[in-house]
Amino acid sequence: MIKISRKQLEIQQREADILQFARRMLLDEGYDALSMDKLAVELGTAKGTLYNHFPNKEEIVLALVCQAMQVRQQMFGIAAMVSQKTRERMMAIGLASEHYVQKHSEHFAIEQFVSNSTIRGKSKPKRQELIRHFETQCMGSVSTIVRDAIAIGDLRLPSMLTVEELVFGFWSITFGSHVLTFDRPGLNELGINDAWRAVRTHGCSMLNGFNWQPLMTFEESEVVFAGLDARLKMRSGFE
Amino acid sequence: MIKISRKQLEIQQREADILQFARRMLLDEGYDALSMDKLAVELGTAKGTLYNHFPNKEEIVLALVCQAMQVRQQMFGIAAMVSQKTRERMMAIGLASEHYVQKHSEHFAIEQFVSNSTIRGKSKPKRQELIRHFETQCMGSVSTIVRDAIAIGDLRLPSMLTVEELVFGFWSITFGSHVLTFDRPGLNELGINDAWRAVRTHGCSMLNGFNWQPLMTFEESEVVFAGLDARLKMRSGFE
Amino acid sequence: MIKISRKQLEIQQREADILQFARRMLLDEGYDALSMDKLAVELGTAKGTLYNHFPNKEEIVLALVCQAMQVRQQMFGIAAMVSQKTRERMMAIGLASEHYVQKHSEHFAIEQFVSNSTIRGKSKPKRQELIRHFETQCMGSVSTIVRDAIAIGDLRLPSMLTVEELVFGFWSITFGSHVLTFDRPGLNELGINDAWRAVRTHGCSMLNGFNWQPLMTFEESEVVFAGLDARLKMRSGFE
Amino acid sequence: MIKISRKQLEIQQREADILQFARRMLLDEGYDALSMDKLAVELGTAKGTLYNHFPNKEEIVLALVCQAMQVRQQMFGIAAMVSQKTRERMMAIGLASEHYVQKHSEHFAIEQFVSNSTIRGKSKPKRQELIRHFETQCMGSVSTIVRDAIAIGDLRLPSMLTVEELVFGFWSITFGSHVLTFDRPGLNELGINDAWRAVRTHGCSMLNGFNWQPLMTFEESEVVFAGLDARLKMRSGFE
DNA sequence: GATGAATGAGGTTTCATTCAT
DNA sequence: TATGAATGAAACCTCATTCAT
Repeated sequence: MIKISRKQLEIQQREADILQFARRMLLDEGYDALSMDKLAVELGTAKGTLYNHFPNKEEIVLALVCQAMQVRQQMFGIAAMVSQKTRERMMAIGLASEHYVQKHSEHFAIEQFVSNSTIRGKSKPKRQELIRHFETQCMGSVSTIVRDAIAIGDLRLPSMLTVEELVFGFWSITFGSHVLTFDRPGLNELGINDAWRAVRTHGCSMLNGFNWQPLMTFEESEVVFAGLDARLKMRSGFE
Repeated sequence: MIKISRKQLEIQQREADILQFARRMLLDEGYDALSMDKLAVELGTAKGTLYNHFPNKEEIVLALVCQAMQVRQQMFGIAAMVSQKTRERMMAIGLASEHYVQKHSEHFAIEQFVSNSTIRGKSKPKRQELIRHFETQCMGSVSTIVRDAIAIGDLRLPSMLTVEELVFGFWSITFGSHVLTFDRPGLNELGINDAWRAVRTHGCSMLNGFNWQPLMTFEESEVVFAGLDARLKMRSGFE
Repeated sequence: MIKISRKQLEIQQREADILQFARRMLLDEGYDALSMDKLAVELGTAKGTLYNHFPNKEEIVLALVCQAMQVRQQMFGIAAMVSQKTRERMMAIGLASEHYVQKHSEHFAIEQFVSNSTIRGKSKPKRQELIRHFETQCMGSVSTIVRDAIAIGDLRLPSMLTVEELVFGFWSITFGSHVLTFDRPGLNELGINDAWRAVRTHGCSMLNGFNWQPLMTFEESEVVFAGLDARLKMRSGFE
Repeated sequence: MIKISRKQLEIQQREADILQFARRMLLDEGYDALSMDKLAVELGTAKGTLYNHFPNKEEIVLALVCQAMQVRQQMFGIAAMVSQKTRERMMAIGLASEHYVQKHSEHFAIEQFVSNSTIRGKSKPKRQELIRHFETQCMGSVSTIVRDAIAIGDLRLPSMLTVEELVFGFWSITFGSHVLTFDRPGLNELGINDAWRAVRTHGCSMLNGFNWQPLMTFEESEVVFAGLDARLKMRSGFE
């Protein structure tokens, strides 16, 4: 029994090694520069070994994407429970996303490959499902907060929006700003000095616009954000 | 003189042809599938000819990006002037972006290549400048509205935000939602039925949250959007 | 004793399984597509197991060739005894070959690998001997008929031919026509409608040319062939 | 004009070089050993160059097959005209085939690849047509003789055979014996000392069996063969 | 400016075989 | 005997780019 376990451990370790090196190459030099040849050389293994673990290059990338999405999902799950008040929980999600991008920027960067159709095309259905699973979970964490808010009376859902569409707005601004911040160089040359704080402010503005109780001034909002942030930072994954 | 001019015209025509075919290939089969070989074959010219016009593959892509950004910039310019009221001008920009993604989706898709570092790395400074120029112009169109609004008194700039950071928020939500809508398949399976309208609603919410005058209910906002839309549709580039 | 015997049975069974799957793959997708990897997967065993039974890939193929040749040899043996008359026995051999190609086409197809020098090169002497054995047996079945015919007086051996050279002619026309029929597509587009019957007719012509008694017209020959065929079909291996 | 011609000559020369080296490798080490990598090395060119001339490995092989078939076709064309008498013309075809296998054994060996389905599968329709063309031509050379013989009255076509089916018989025995002679080692250990002469004798037997005028004894036939052979040897391609 | 053959490094993937467990 | 991860050579093919004409 012990023997089997040891061998399996070795195998898992090797897969982890492969993924780790692959992640580094992907981040350092981009998708095109991720080559099975180099990967094998850097790992000090034979090329064939890689193919014993992953059927093709794309599956490696998607495995990395899955790792990344899992981290995000866990952080969202934690953030959604960091407070009792629905508005604060919503704000915490925003902070979680911010932390994710900042503290796990490698994961965030890799997460973006999910929308590369070439990669998606070659992957196995199981992997696709897994990805869809994480995506749904993340959506779910936020949707639940919205529904709670509506139930409690903190929020009234606009007649023209579904709960998910409301979530979509927050998803969009967070995702959009993070992508822009992440891969457009020279944002601050355009006059955008603290993109992160700006987004938090915009989030506050949106919540107020939806009349999400309790309403907050931007200044009050900053204080609350700071408090939530402090609480989050005590949780694993948030550094 | 005439001869030279004619020759230059021919050259311009050829460059336009190259770009057109390149755009099609890029859109149809993705960046990896854009090969100079195929491009030459489809154009019916020699590979060397391509290199007489563009120093490398990346420059072709960036030329396409520039074309795309120019279209966007023009649409933004028009939208910024479609109304007198600052809030409506702001809303018009959102509509312009929406139209851009919908009616010029090929441009929008290509625009995204701007953040591909491999491509950016190989491009000439001149191209970089041009891209920066369009980006600045787009920002500028919106910043001007914000400044006008502040000047007029329709808006009070939060103390923690610069004008550009305020614009950044709108940029983020628009960009983010459009990217998500564009390349995540199965968004409506998540319960997001009309992403476009959702984003307009969120925009309204943000404007209200910033107390941008005149405040509007979501319903009023929809009416105004409809009116602006009608006016924009009479302009070139908006169908 | 019993235990060993059972174990040996298991081993034989496994070898049979290997060969069966290998034959299928070889026939379905060709020699290049026969890979030890796939074979192991389809068998549900480990690759190493294959190597416990066969020292290399080529030996597997040659084992299949041997199986095929054994079937042919048995059919030849039966055919050689289906009649008393030497000429009819000769004709029966032709029919046997025809049946072999038609009813055991899989064996026939595999038999051709015997002349693949790559395969032959890697095989063990024992296998070579075995193959030579079957070949000699087949030759022998026919040579015996010829010798009997000469002894009886049905045939006079031309001075410039050995018995085996005479057999070689029949071997050639049978083998040649069967190979052509088997793997040249579109033979009937060339005007060859019933290659099988044509070959029987040619066989008759050759026998007449050698003055093999009793001489037959082509029409008589067809009747005799039909009779022999009926008798052969009652024998195992002839369906 | 001259310049163009020179360049085209160079290209043709290079293709000829490629084919020549490929033929050598194919013959020396078999199909599996023919690798584009090695070919490039031996030619002293870049791998890409090969692919500029031939889209894939299979096309190279088929080009060689075409060369081979062309040689055969020419030899058949000459043989068909070497005598006035139909029976002699038929015998001459047999001799031509014999010479082809003996004097152009490299071509003969390569010709066999035509029935490799892997190769055929990847080839372009044009090549397929060309191959079919040569095959039809060869058939045609012989069919014409048969038809002439029938017209003149040297031969009566058996009621159950088409002209092509009659040809098929001679094709089969020639092809079959040549293949057997060519790639079964140790034929003479089986008692087959002079396979070539044996086949000629069998051909004589078949012709007699069909009552093709003028009938000949095997001895007479040998004399005629010798005479035809002498005449053929004066023709190009027959050494 | 146009041509297109030549380049050659680089890509992904396959596969027969070995060997420690 | 069975296992299956590791091996690493070798396969085919692509592609951006150059350069002589």
